[in-house]
Order: sequence, then C-alpha cells, then structure tokens
Amino acid sequence: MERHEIDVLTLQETKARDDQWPLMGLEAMGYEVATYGFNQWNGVAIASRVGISDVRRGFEGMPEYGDPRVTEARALGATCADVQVWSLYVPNGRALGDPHLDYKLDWLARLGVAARDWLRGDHQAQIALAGDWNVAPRDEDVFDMRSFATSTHVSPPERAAFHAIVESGYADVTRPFTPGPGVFTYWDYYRERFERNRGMRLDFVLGSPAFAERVTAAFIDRAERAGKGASDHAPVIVDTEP
DNA sequence: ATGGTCGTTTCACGA
Repeated sequence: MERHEIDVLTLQETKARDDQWPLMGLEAMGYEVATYGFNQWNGVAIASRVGISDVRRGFEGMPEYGDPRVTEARALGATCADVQVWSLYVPNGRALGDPHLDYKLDWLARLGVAARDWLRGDHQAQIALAGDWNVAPRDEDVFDMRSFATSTHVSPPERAAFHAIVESGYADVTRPFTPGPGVFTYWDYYRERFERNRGMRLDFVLGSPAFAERVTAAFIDRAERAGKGASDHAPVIVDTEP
C-alpha cells in the first residue's frame, strides 16, 4: 500500500471476522476501515484514506445451499470520496452440477439487478465493482482451456452473468491496460503454477460510465505473488484522474 | 483421471 500510494483498498476472502482485523495498523497509516466478516472463512473489507461517508452491506450468502461456513460470500459497499466502491467476493461455485454453482449464479444475478438499479438512479454515479469475481470471462483468461473443460469459472452461465453486468453499463476498466493472453491475477499454490505463469484472470474492476471515464491506468502487481506466504491472488491497481 | 499446495476448520476440507 505504501509503495503504490493506495487511496482505497478492497480485500476479499479475508478469512477474518470483524474482530480479527488489524485495525490499529491501518488506522495508523491514515485509513478508515469498513469490514464485513462473517467468520474465519470469508469476509470483505474496504480501507480508505480519502474518507468513508457511507457503508452498505449486501449480497450475503444463502445458507440453504449448504454449510454456511463455506457458502457465505459477501459484498461490502462504501462511499470513498466521490466514488461508491464495492468489494465483491463472488462465490466459488466448486464444481459443475454442484448446488454451490447455482448459488453463485443466483448471487451474480442479484448483483446485476442491484447494479442496474444504481445506474438508473443516477447517470452521473461513479461506481466501482472491484474484487474476486471467480469468473474467467475469456478463454485467454485461463492458462489452458483444455484443463477447464469440466470446470467452473469458465462455464457459459458464469460468463453470461459477468457479461450481463458489463452490458448493463459497467466496463472492465482493467483489461484495456493489461491485455492478454497470458495476463493473470491468480495462480494456484500448486508447484510452479506461478513460476510457469499458469494462472487465471479472475479479479476485475468494473466501472460505471462516469467512473470509467476517470480511469487512466491499471496494473497487476505480480511481484506481490512471488514471496513466501503470499496470497494466491495478485493486487489489481487502478489509477484515476483526481 | 489424478494430483499437485496452502492454511485452518486438522489425520479433513475448501480454496
């Protein structure tokens, strides 16, 4: 965060309850923090050094689909300066035919309905939908499509759900600055997946028209994936005009 | 078709 002068940070799959956050450290760096941690599995958070004026919680999980410890996925919205930022952790889906995939598709559909409502209410709204989408929208977003033939993340319904949100007015502001193929945001921990660049592009920032106009650059910080103890996802950074 | 890694919920499980 210090190296890249991050104004607003969104985190997903934090595996932390609200009471487990290192808030003092973030606050010492000048950040306000909003968290939405369900349990030790899944949570989301937003840290902002440009202020948080409003916090919205939405799109919680659907426990009827199974064990709520693992099915819970969350979305946390916060108004940071003039931008409404959402930290999204889209459900994983687990496997084709698994009820968790139905839950994932329902969750994305509900997000799409809400996102369209936000645009209808205010055409000048600056909204960023940022996080782990757990969808690889294009074939080039996985290192080897043959090995994903019977997998989630690339299935037509998942891709359709993602594209529906794009087509409703939320542009992917990251891909134009980080074109593929071979450009990923996630590499599994299995041996040499990162070293061999056998990854997936699952993390995106989608922006409303007014926000997308302000974006000047995007960057995937691969170096953060290299160290011992790193997350399996790399940070995705977006720059905007003031 | 399987297994490979990681961290926590541990000799199991979801990512």
